[in-house]
Amino acid sequence: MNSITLSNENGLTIIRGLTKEDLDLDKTFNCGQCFRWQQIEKSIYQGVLNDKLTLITSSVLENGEYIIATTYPYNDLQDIIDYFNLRLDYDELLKLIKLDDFAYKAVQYGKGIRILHQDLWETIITFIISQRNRVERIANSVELLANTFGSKATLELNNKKYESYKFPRPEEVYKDKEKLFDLGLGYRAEYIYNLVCDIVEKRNNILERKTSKLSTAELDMILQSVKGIGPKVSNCILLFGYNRYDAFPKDTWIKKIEDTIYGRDINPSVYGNYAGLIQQYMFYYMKYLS
DNA sequence: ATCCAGGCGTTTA
DNA sequence: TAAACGCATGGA
Repeated sequence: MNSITLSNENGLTIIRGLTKEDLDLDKTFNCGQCFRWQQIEKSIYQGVLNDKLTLITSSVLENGEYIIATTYPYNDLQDIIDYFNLRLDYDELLKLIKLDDFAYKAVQYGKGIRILHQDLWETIITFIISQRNRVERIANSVELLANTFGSKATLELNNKKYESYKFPRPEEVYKDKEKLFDLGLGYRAEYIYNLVCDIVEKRNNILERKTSKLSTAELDMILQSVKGIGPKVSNCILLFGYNRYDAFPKDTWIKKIEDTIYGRDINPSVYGNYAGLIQQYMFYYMKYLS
């Protein structure tokens, strides 16, 4: 990865120096780690990032240069860098990981995926909803939750108005139990409501542990003490919400890989401190193969 | 119609 | 400790 440069052009923030193998928006937004980025035009994604409605796009210039453009305010661009973790060089990282045959193929196929540093609370709720659920319905449910309880986020660009909803804070969901249970979330509504109450009434402080010094295993135990969070959901929250790259969610796809490819359980520790990244490549690759 | 989805909690042996 | 079982909902 080259050094990246940032500039402000026509009100957009431009990121140069990356390649599509450093950051591929299509792969990153569609590999199952996030559910609210919507493709509104051919290569334009709309989402809410740190409560700001954000458009982001990538394109290849005539000279072959690959650029990312975002409406995110230039002065706050550190947020974008953090969200995509752009200072982390995946190529250098992957050189240090000993990859077996399947993992190697998965990495090649998934080049361009980046693990996003997502909002912790949104990640917790999203992956509680994800259990025993389909990807499309997860996205619908998260969107519905935002549209029902969140406040508006708007953007005006080139005389066009864009509108979406911020993901609601616990306090906003807390206000209306009836409405929450009326969103078609099934048995997950109760898990969410219990957690919302515990947080608002200060019996649970997991949101204050975003930058905790605790080990991943210790955080895992704390997460799993929440009703509705088991090992798989916990590891997704650790990976996508707490930026713990050693977390390795074992879902149905990984189990399928264990059964059909390896014929044994995968031991995440063979992939080192960034096993979670390898997990994401494997997940994405196995879905493609099936 | 029956089955199943980025699992989990509870019960049973 | 592990295996079996029920679970809300909606799409195929």
